[in-house]
Amino acid sequence: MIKNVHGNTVDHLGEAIVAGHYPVGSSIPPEPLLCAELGISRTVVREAVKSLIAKGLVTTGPKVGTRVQPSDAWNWFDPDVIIWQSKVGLTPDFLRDLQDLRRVVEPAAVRLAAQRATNQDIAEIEAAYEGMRQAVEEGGDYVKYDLRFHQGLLKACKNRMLVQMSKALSALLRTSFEISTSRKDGPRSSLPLHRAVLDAVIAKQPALAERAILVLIDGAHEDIEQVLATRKRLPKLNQPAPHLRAA
Amino acid sequence: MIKNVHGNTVDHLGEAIVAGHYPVGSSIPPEPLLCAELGISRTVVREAVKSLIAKGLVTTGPKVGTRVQPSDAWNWFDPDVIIWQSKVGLTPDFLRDLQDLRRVVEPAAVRLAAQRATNQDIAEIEAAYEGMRQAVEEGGDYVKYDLRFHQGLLKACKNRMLVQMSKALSALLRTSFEISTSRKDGPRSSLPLHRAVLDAVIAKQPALAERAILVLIDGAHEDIEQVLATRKRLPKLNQPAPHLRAA
DNA sequence: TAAGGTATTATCGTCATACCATTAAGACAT
DNA sequence: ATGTCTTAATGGTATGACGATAATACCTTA
Repeated sequence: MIKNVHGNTVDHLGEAIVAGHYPVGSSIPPEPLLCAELGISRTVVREAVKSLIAKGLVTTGPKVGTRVQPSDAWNWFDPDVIIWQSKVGLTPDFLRDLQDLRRVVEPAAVRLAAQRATNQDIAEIEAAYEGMRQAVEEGGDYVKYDLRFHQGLLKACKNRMLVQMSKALSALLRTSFEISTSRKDGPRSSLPLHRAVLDAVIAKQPALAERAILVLIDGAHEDIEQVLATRKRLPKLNQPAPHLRAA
Repeated sequence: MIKNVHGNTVDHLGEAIVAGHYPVGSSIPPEPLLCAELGISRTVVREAVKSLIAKGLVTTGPKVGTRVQPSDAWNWFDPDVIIWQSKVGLTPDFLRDLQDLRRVVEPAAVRLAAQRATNQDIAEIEAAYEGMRQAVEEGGDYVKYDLRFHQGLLKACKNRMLVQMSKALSALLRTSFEISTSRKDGPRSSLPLHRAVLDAVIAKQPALAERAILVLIDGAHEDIEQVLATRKRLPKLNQPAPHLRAA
């Protein structure tokens, strides 16, 4: 897990900010303090901060320090930001935003996919579907192939921006899939729904494909709503090990 | 125009990369060279490169140098990346991607807006509309208020990710608006269409709002297609033909 | 000659230090 | 009470050194 000082520092600070350890609008510890606390040089701190600026998490200025930006200034499609938010805990707000996004993007995306998918694309999605089927019948990592299935659809749109969204969505999808997988017969019952989507794409029938995926999405939506109603905050992953290099 | 060394350097390098001056997959000049060429210290170069890494444009490693990533690894929703691409020239591919995005996002977004817009949101959109009306009747910056109108709609969704997309879309919208504005009576004829959207949002009629904005979008789509058909690459800028990805 | 291991080297990664530039805040004078 | 000035804190820039790493060249050996 040890990569390099810079990467660790960016992750450390980014995660802390996303977690809300530093109040929005106020400053994080000044450079010398961070150097001391993390046991790193100022160079590293400054380069890490530059990365955070590039992701929209903070702004800097002489005398004002490094200030945390409000969350709607963050680059929410940045993979790192998504990961940090996921690690910190999928708040209801965040899940709702992502669920909105999914309802907005996926139907339109499969419509495009049904028009533009190449044989190559379809082969990949078909392979993912096969993985799902096998997972249901013989056991295996269902979620993994489910993710691959949906990302294959986004990729088939031939649109770089939609592809990027698929990366952002994957955080939601993973959670969503894990929830529905945990329900009895979740995978077995959703398998034919996936088949319907894929068939519609192969047949190049956009409207049909859109209707088919809406069924899938709404099913997932219900599952998530149900879970949100019970527990207020979802997963809580490992707490960041003190950032220092062990050796 | 002169802000600070860091910002200028990031812009310079980012724009050059987006413009295709450095072939994808190979390295940009090593740090010492950049220092000499740009007349800056290594500190600045390194911090600028860190920013580019954060935006997904490059990767680095000892001995391998700073390599340009393929364009589908870039953070296409990063405001800077969008700006650089816009400055470098709106390629047909880029415009098509954005146009796709607009068709995907805006209809769904106004649907959400019709459900969630607060009085505050509506007041802002109304103000933007008023600006457009005034621009038509008494002269003024029509495009400016047109942009504000559409961004107000996105903002009313109360979704951070959709808001961020509005920033990305603004590059397309500006171009699109400028095109239709240049057409005879463009603004005057599109004004009632905007009114229809706004009315539907105020009346909280999602389906109606969606249909209304589709009319707007498709009109813009035709305008853009027409322009794309005549000139193959939109605005000016430096000559080097990026090893195209023609469709 | 061919294969494989070793030495070289180019390049980024990290650290340390110094000085400059900018700005917010408080002191001071009006 | 207001406006101006001083100043201290903080980020911005520059320089130099050394470490780490991976591509390349080279040299040994079969």
